[in-house]
Amino acid sequence: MLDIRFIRENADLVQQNASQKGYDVSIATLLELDTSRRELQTKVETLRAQRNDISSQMKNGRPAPELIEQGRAIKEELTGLEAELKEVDDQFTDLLKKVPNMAESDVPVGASEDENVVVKTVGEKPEFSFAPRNHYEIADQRDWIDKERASKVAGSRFAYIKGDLVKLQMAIVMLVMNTLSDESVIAEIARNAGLTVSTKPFTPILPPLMIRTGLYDAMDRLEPRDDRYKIEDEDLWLQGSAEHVLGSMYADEIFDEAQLPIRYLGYATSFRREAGTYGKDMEGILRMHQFDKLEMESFSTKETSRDEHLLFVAIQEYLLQQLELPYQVIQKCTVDIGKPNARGVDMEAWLPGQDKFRETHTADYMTDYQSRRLNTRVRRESGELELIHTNDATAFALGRAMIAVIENGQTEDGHVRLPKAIQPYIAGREVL
RNA sequence: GGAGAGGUGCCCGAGUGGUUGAAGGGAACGGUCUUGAAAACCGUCGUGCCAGCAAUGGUACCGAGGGUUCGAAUCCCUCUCUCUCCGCCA
Repeated sequence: MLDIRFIRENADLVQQNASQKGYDVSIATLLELDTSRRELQTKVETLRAQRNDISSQMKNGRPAPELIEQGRAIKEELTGLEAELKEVDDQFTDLLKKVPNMAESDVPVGASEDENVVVKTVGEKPEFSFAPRNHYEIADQRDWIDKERASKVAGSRFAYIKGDLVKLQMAIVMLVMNTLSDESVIAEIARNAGLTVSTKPFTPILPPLMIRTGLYDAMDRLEPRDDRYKIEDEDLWLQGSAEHVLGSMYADEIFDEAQLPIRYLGYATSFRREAGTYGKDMEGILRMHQFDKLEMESFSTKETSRDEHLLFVAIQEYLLQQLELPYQVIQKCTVDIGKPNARGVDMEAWLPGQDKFRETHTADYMTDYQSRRLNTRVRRESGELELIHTNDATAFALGRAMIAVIENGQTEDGHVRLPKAIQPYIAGREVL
């Protein structure tokens, strides 16, 4: 959620930003509601002041009858006004929640994802002396993926992952865990990216996979609800990303500045209904209702959060390079970065089997948009309280990471050459 | 799932209808004292919102939401979380 004071002072900018991000909100209407809300609030508070004044005049439990009468009259008037205020305030809040975060000035303005900008392309696409196959053809041949039985048991977009593919996933998980919890690696990545940020390593974390409605909404990740799984009879949803359960974990808490940044590397199964994607990406495990993901999340001060975002992007590149995958870095345009984002970067790994780059990573820079509703704050060394900034970014979505490893490392006979960095985590094997 | 006990400020902890935003203690911060430190003593020490250039004023908040009352941290209802015991269970 944005700060209403910022909106009051920058109404035109906020309106323009909302339009550029593709959100149909009327800032003028919001400001009208804000005005009447404040007028009502003044009236209500004046009446309350009178009421408090009257009750403070009463002593020894023997209030004067005429004062009680006055109090009664104020109470009646208040009841109506308070209801009116609540009504206006609810409308105001609903509308305020719909206003997207301000995009940073370097975010390209664009009306569709076609206007995302390829910042750079890294790595050599592998050359094959045969027609490269897609990951599913290989996985099927190797008996690594069983979707038919998964479909019997759970429906479409589920899979049993089997055999060496499971070992590969675990190997990637351990590689990333070890890499990102090593301060010297973080320092190296930051240095190579020209960033002067904290070198604090990530703390591995296994979060709950469910989240309450209120916090999900405060994260600005509940909508569209059609894409979320609701737990029947509970005030709970299955999380769609570890970001949801990590970003919300310090709601209503106050950090000391010295604790920041706080960096977590979460490993969690994510759940998505993929509503509206029927028939899309049906082959293999590219788009599933359930997938495991390594996710970075951090809490930092407003001065360091943008570099934190850039560090996350640098880490993503580092990890892709560790897996020897060719990739593109995409700076997403206004319409594609997302409502709570100030900036958003995607990584797309090269998939020879599809002959195209496909999204494997996202880095989200949220500034204080999430923390305003989460009420996650930091006490600065000056003693001041302020909202913290949140960042999240994919370390690896394991399904897609394995797709990329399989397709890029494939051999003609259906084996997979493994990236060097992975080999120590999978019994030293060079080929799967 | 059953029974019970509780959720008060950074922490502990008092407070069962009327100047209680909240006693007391601790922590923290500032000061006095000291060569320095400790101790002792003095002082400061919540957050949101509204108004205001500001000083400041108003209002709300004692798990959440409703209700009773002239007046609620205190009474009632619902929900929620924590703890203890029993049951079940990886």
